[in-house]
Amino acid sequence: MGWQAVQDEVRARISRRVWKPGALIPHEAELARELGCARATVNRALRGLAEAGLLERRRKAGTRVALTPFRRAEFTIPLIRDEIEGRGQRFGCQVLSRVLRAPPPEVQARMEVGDAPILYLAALYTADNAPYVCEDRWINTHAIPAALEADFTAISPNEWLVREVPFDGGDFTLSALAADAGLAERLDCAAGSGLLVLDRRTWHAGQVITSVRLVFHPGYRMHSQT
Amino acid sequence: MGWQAVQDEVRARISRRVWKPGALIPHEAELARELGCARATVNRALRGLAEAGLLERRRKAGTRVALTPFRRAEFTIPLIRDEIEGRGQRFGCQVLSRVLRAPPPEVQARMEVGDAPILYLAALYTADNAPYVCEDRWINTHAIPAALEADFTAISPNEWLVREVPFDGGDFTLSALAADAGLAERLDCAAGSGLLVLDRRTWHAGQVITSVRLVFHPGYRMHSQT
DNA sequence: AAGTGGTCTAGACCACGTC
DNA sequence: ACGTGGTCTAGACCACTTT
Repeated sequence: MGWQAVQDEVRARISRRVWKPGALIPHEAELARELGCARATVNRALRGLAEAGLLERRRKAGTRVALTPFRRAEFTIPLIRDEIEGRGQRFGCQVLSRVLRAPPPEVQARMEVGDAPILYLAALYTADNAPYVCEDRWINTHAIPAALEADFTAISPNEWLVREVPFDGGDFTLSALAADAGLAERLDCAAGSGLLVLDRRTWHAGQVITSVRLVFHPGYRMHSQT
Repeated sequence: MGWQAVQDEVRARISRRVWKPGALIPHEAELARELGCARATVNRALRGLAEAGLLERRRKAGTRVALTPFRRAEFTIPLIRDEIEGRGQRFGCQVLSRVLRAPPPEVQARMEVGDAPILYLAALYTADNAPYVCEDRWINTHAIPAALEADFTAISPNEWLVREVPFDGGDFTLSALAADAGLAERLDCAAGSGLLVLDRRTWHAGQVITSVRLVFHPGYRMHSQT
């Protein structure tokens, strides 16, 4: 029995309620004996199920079926171009603004920078010429002075940063917003529409490199399966 | 060197651009020799980094540094009670409605059921008496007739379902909505507020067991780190 | 055909947490 | 103290994919 087969068997036993939520299941050595494989194989299988949230494991205490499974959802942050072209639509991008500007207080806080001017870019991505998502990006030009000289009409800011700047982490925040007059015009939608907002920060060496806000067109959805 | 130390070393080399995005890194056997550990240990480390999206691995072709890392975000779907009490607020729940009702077309489609009446529940969760999130739930009482007799004032629908009903998967959709008059009243917010919406379906044996829509109060955020 | 990652094994020792 | 999962090893064979 390979580790995937072991996983399937364990999933089946949980699904059939042979092992009920909260119940202790046999320890690795016993399962290995019963299923006719090495303990390492069982370990691999059970570790995967624990990472997926289906099992809870503790040394000495053993392995239990989780009481509240399926509480994790992994969303893939889209590459906008791929997402649009993947549906057979024509991708477009307009850079609306590119200026050095003092960041507003909330951006100062998010980026942990002062009030000295940094690079601000606004762009609109379109699918078949219809507004798809608008992007407001701040680049920490104290940390990345080279960004001042980049030509963001020839290459998108995202691609330029990925290629030129090392980074080692980031974070995401999802929220919702009602379209104000400016957003309604940029996205060509009714003022007051509910819009999904994704804020992303990217880090390197303890500094925030860039902070981006994506505001999606009305009706946009993010989806995840488990 | 343990597998975590190997991971740290590889992360460091990527971060320092010793290995650049898109570049091939040494194969497992060579890394094992260089770092003084077994190949299985290197494999464990690199597999983890590949799952995290930092590396891309293919047999024979080798292992490359990903061109677009940090494109996955794992969100933990909150247990509302825990989320509220975890911030030191008082949790409350009011069941607003509990009726057998023919599901509207979009729910019929989402749940893959017909137009025969099924159980509908509406609830409002509060934090320190302030509306926090409102829940609209449909339960497939064709599949789970026992739900008809459950007392959802003594136990929340969620807890009852987790305890009584086996399930083996689900999916999530995140979107945004502008508060209409009804939602504005339920959530005690201004009409037109942008609201984050989480739709969740839960499956067992190929059937949709329950479909829930959570509409969060204005300002609610979901957060994820990588 | 050959090289790479993917997996499995048997055994060992360790780390942690419960008892 | 002891039982459990966590990890590591050395070696082996397999599966896939590119050349």
